[in-house]
Amino acid sequence: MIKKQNATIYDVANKVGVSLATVSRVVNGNTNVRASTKEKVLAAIDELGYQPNAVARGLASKKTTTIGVVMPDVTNLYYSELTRGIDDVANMYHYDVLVTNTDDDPVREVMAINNLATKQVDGIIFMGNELDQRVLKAIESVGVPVVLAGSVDPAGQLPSVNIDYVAAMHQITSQLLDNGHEHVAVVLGDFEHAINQEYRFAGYKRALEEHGHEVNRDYLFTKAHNYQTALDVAPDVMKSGATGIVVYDDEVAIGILNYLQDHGAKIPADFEIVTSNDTNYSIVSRPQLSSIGQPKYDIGAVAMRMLTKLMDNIALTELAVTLPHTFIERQTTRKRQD
Amino acid sequence: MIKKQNATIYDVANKVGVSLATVSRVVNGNTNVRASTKEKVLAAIDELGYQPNAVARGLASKKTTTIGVVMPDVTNLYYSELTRGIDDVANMYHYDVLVTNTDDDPVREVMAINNLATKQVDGIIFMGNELDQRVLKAIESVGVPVVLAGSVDPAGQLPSVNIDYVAAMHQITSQLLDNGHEHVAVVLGDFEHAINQEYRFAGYKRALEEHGHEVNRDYLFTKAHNYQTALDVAPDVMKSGATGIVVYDDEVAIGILNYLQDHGAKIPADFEIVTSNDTNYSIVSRPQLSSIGQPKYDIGAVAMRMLTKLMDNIALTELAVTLPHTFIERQTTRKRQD
DNA sequence: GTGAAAGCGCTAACAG
DNA sequence: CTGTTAGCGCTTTCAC
Repeated sequence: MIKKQNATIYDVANKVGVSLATVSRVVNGNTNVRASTKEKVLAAIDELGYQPNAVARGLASKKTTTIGVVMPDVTNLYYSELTRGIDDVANMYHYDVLVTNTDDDPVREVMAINNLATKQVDGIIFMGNELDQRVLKAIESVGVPVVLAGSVDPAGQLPSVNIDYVAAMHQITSQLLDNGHEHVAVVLGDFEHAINQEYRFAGYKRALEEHGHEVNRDYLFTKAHNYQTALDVAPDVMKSGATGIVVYDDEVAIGILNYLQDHGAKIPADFEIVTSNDTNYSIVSRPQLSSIGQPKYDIGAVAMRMLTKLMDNIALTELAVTLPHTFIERQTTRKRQD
Repeated sequence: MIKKQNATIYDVANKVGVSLATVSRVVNGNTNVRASTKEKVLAAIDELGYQPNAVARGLASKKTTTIGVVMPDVTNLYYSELTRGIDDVANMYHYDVLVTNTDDDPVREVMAINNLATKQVDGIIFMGNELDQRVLKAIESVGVPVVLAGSVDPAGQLPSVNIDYVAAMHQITSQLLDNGHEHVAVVLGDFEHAINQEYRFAGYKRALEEHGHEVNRDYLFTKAHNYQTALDVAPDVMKSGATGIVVYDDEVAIGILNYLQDHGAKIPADFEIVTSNDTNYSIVSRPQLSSIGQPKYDIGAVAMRMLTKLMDNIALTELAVTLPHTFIERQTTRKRQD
């Protein structure tokens, strides 16, 4: 690996016998260059293997063509699928992506945002289970556009892309209730988080009320956030008396499904289960998990597209975008008639 | 979001009444600054909310404290776990991480590497199933250190971190053979790729030969690379007559496992299956997949650590690092006596 | 259509 | 211990 001295714009200007400005113009596609000189410049660029230095360019133009992605964890299938959508459209618009894992820790989220500001990113996509006040403050003062992907701002002030969590939860809970279950349990993440309490639980609650059921906290479980902790919580949901279960996360859902089956339950005969993220987990499980269908890739893609607009100072027609969700009937629910 | 004009090093120098150089010194922890002036500078920095501009710093110092990660796909659990290891030690050493997905396409890999060079990254971690000649050339001419993570360089010229694929494959094949299977099938990725043919298949082959079996290509399957394609290949492996199966990828393994069970096979009574990556898939499946144990997080972490050394111009004690693997006996193999 | 010149915000000798 | 002086490599007015 020889540290070759890269050619600079100066070198090509010299070689052709024009000024830096002219070279810069052809590199940036400025039309005010005579065709013949453009040719010569291009030839010299090719010959010298000249590659513009993006750092110098960033300093001079105050645009780095780099965006930051702040996410809980790359190894989480839900977030990694969003990230794939982000990355693909970022590349489409010639942006590079700086990724930071935060493990949902507000302190690290704030650090990540500030660090990204330091690196002069042109914009940020934020993903996280909760918009902590400190994070909100960091976002407001970061100086570049930020859009939320698969993450909710209860105040509705920030650009965001999500599905309608209330409606989705309402729908699957209703379906279970329609099937005659006396008790439908709900498994959520941290109940302090708005997305769980104000959105998901709200949808669940409304479905219960519409069906004339009382909301009983005995059927609310909020301590499971991955496969292992799902296994810990599963015995309690099994013993709760519930026969229908709606779950906010696929890893948690497959944990509960496996536990129930390992302990003799027949699915969906004894329990019906619906999960929420439609990741690969819901397909590889046996039986396959019925799920809310979320356009995860699109959520990321649309969020990134919105960010490009914001970075180009073009107004958003919609601040909080809601993408349509579906219900994917697989094998942990009984066949529906309708 | 008010685009606040950030304070520059010049502003704080002015406020305190010292030169840029002094401010730069305290920011960079240079000790040659009187304690009292350091205090004053720090106070001014705090008051102005000064944050060094990393782009300007990068241009002046020729170090961006940013590295690039070139990977097939973030949504692949194997690679995302490596990436998590990379990211954690990168942060530890104050590097940011630019991530690019390539879908294992050499053309995109080359583009990614060149683009990263343009962005003046200080180093690159490369992950991919195959080191294409074009990619190799790009790596050699990129001008910054590159280390391979979970990716093999048959020529042994590039720094890399892997497990011993030959030994691992030899081990699991041998175990199956020891259990008395007449025919052990092997499911690999693209056979044109060295990692499959020269490493994994070589280990499989050696095990067969040591056990006095002939190598028969009827038991070699190379068309499965994800869950869906695994389902496509599964009927053939079921009909092949093999009763032991070694698989190079967990998503593929769970696909085959599910297919076999869905078609009446008892696992591990009728078939024993061993997979290779020990991702979450091997834990959530029923029965749980026995697997080679790979220190995935560590492969990424060690690769990144090596990269930091290279970037600091400190020599590597070992070019091609081999991390230990294990065998994790779960439920798709019969209990072993030893 | 092209060039000259002034930075972008910072680091890094080099003096003193 | 501190200041001066050059740049880093490029974009961007502003003239011509």
